[in-house]
Amino acid sequence: MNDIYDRMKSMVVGFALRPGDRLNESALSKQLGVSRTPLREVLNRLVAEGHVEARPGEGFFCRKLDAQGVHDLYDLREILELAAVGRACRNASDEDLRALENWLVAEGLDVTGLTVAEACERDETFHVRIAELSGNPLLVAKLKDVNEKIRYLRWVQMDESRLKPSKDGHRRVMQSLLARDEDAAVKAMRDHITRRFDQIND
Amino acid sequence: MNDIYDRMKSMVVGFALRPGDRLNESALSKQLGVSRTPLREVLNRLVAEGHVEARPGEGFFCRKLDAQGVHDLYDLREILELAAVGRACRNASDEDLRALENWLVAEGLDVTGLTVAEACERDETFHVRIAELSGNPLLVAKLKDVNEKIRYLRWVQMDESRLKPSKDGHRRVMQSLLARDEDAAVKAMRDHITRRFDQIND
DNA sequence: GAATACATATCTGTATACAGCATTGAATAT
DNA sequence: ATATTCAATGCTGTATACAGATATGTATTC
Repeated sequence: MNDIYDRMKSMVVGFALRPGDRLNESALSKQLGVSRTPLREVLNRLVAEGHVEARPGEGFFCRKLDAQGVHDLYDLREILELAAVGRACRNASDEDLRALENWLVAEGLDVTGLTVAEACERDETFHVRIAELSGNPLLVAKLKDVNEKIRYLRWVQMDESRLKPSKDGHRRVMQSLLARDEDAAVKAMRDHITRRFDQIND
Repeated sequence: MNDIYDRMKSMVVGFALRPGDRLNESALSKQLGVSRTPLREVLNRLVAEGHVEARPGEGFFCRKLDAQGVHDLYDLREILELAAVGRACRNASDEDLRALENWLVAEGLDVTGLTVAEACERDETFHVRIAELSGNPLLVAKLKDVNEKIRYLRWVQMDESRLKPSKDGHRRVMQSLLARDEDAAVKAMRDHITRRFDQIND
């Protein structure tokens, strides 16, 4: 059933099911090769996660987000990212920071030749790895959750902006982390995130 | 079924089901007067929310939290609360702030004669209302979620500390909000939250 | 032609049935 | 007495069945 969960989630996150769509349980269960019972259990998990909406008597619907909802998600993302980078600055071991820098130099910065989806994943990975250095697994989980809800939007945005600005942003964040300069790290991260969000609103 | 959800959740949150306990579906379904199907749907929602754990092949278990888990929850709570109070300072209308102050003076401060549970609820309400003034409903939802996971602990802690320190803490936060002094509000909230958490660790 | 009422079909929400796995307890061996 | 094997019970995970509600399409009326 975890299998069904993963497939359903990727369908929702990847917009294979469009926002607002009604989810036909019989059709989906046939498509996925299971009965409605485990499918509905999966759908209920997705409801609790905020990916799917359940209207009593009508069934399940793919969650629709308006401009306000998108803004709220980006706001929450900023909260989590800034908290994470600050904590990483305080709590990460020198070794972990070096490992992150090595990864960043080796495969995190240069995204030439990658598909948009791959470049987007690299970016997400860098941010998640910082969150992991915060020492708080809950923070990581919440950030991943937000990421899944805005992934498609970032995918679209990254396509338009040609992947340029993240390179410098990531470098600056990394340098502040290595210098253990918490204020600078938070500021660098805020600039980095804010710039990307402004681009979406253009 | 929302009914079953509420009842199950209150059982978990209120420790009627103890952490680590295996949940017997047949017994629970009889107790709640429904069949296993809707019960399992509810349990899957609680899994997604982090209240219940699902081990494949073994069933559902009440989530067990260790010292680290408690610390992580309080850390996340601080992140959300500080972000919320800062945003409330910037975004709340004068009218909303006055309404909150009126509520605080009328019934938020004086908890004499209340049960511990009631006093605990008043405290939670004050914090949630601030989060609501942030203008971000997602932030409110996440704070409520964390609250549910530490409610029982706060209940125990509040019992021991005799409800004293929150009074001044709330007043200070409220004054900073009214003065639109964001730094002071964040600082007041941090002191208020930190003091309470230190007490738990005694 | 538009709107309403009705009949049909489809879908949701829940109960039940069943196969397979996990756990428990007793019996046996060391 | 402790560890191990095995049988038997109980429980989970999934499929199916069914009742009630909802949506759809047709016929009828103004």
